[in-house]
Amino acid sequence: MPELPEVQTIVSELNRKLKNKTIKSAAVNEPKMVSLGPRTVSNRRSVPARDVKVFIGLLKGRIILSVKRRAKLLIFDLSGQLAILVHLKMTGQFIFEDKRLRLLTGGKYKMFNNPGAPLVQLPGKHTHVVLTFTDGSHLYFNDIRKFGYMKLVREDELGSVKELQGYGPEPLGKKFTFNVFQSILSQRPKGKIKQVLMDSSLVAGIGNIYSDEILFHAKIRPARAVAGLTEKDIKAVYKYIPFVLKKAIAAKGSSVGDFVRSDGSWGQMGKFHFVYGRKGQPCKICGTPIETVRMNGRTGSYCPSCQK
DNA sequence: TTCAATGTTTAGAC
DNA sequence: GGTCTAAACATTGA
Repeated sequence: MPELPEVQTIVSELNRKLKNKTIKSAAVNEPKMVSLGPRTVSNRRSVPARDVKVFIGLLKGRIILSVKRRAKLLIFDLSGQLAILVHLKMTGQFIFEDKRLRLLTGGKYKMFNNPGAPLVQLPGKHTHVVLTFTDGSHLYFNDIRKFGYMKLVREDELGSVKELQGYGPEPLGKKFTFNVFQSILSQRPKGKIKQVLMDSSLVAGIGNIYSDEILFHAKIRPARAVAGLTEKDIKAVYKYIPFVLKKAIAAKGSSVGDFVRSDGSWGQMGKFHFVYGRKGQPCKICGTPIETVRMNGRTGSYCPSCQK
């Protein structure tokens, strides 16, 4: 899954393809991947068949007005005061297909295609929801690990639905000023800087990859405690958050080669990684082998020479 | 066979 | 409440 830059890329692509399309029908192959209303997504094992029926029934005939993003959550704005919230988690993926092209976004590309390889039949083994539009095109929602979900809500529930609450500011938004960042950090003085950056209730949308990359640029090790950072350190982190995220969006994300256009082109950001996924490989700046540190079940990668 | 993987949530310990 | 850890969710692939 995608972090903020990948989700943003997916949102842009889907918006282009899906805007003003009318849903002719919806099919749900895995009931636990869909839910309704303000209820939480925990305990999704037993989604009543009735809910699935309602989900399908409500989608029929809706027009997709736009696709938006909050943190790593996608929001499909539909006609009839409805919206679909979609979280892709680690391996969620959308594939849009019409007569002319197939567009893959997110997830693990190996699931379906390598560039240049013949297209695989859809829906596939891991296709959980299919939207069919009146023009004959399709949107497939795939997820190998099934951590993701689609949740149909009324527009008036958007303000109260649990999934949209408790997010910190968007790191590319106007409200994310240096003062705001400082006060966020002051809430977690004992926290490790990488974990604070990845905490979506503090700053929205930064995950494992980009927290590593941001801290590399800022020359700060991931496990450093917030309280031990100087003002200069904090300024560097603040500076490189938008720097790294914007660069990744410009490269169309694809942190781990998970984005393929119909022509087989790839998101390019993976080429620009300095530390993520480069354990043991030489630092691109100084040649020192990249090391890792385990924190809360996540791996942080850093250069022991460049980062202090 | 064992481990780690782009994320989030929850439970338990101190 | 703060903070930290592990586990759960499920599958793949190295």
